[in-house]
Amino acid sequence: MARYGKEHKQATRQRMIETAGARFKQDGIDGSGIATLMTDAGLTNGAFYAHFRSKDDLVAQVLVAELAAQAARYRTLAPGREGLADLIRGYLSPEHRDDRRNGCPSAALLDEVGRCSESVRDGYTSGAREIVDEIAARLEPENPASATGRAIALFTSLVGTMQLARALSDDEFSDAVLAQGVESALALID
Amino acid sequence: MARYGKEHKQATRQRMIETAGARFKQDGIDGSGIATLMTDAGLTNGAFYAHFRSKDDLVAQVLVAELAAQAARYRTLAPGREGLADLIRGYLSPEHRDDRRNGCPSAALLDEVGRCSESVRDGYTSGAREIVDEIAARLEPENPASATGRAIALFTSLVGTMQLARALSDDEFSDAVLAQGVESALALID
DNA sequence: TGTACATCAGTGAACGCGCGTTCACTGATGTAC
DNA sequence: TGTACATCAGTGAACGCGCGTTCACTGATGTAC
Repeated sequence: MARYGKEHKQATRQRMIETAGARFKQDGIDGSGIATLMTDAGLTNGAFYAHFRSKDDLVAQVLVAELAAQAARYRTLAPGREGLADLIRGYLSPEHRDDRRNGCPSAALLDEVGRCSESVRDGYTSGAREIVDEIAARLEPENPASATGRAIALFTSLVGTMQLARALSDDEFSDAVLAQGVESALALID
Repeated sequence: MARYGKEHKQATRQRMIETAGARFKQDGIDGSGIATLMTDAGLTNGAFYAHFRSKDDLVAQVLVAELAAQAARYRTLAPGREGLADLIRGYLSPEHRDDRRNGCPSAALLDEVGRCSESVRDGYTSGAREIVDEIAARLEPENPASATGRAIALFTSLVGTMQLARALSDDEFSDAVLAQGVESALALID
């Protein structure tokens, strides 16, 4: 199309990563084709390989970006226990359940990530470590290392609860799972 | 091929459901094609539609069968707390993590189930209810209804923990997640 | 008892389609003269 | 200042392939005579 400034291609790449993140979370990784991903970003399929080596490469970059965004969100919460309580209530809300596109990448994709290539899982792993550390620092600001175990327990509870709530076709049951999840998760941070 | 007794077709159908369960858990639902599923069952692709209306139909039946098998496994554990403790240790073991084919369908497929058709999710929902009830009955044999919330919390913790352990490419981190999961889950049944 | 026929589980080729990937090309812009 | 050219992000058609699904056919067996 054009010869743009050097920041233009970077911006396009960034946009592709963001729209692909939303699409993957909505339709799954296997469920999202290159043509759809490019249309989402306002481009045509051919441009894809000017930005990424392969779909696998994109997946890895998307997961890194998504987990970093998640970690950043945790970082901006109110300090201490109240911040975590807010996080829990927001995470296990019907709004989050019904809006995968803007939600937690782990809740949307974790079992699929487990079947991905080593490089994708490498990206996920470092992002997950960051999130766990972020939670641990809120549980025990003086000694985050000792809180890592509890942070892992909280994180896995949130993810498992949201996935179950999304899988259930009975709204009442799904709501009950979320409510129970909030109760159990709040108990984990005391 | 042949004209067989009336139980023959039923047996083939049963075999298809079992081998498809293992394949789905290993490669995902989207990741498993009809041709592969039929080869797994020792047949050719064309025979599929003599047994199931569509792939979606098979998926629903597989999930019902997988969750029923899971519930049956829970039912045969030693009674009381010790049975649940055994379940937890077996579930969150490296062996289970490394053997998706024979493992828990929820750990392998839960987020994908959330993106499936209503009829698939209906099948999953009734199976999940059965499993939760089974766990609740072991938590409080005198009054299972009051234990439903704790049963849900235990179930979602197990599933979330196993999915995270499988997604992590760092073996040490993955082992630590499992060990922490056992500790947290055991605390849930006291 | 021996033979002809009806049954029907399973075969295998084909359908249109979307997948991930490649590539020759376009055309708006920045730069050189 | 005006014009010719080089750049390169993006286009769009095409590649072989596997997908879910359909269908005319096969052939071993149970049944009828």
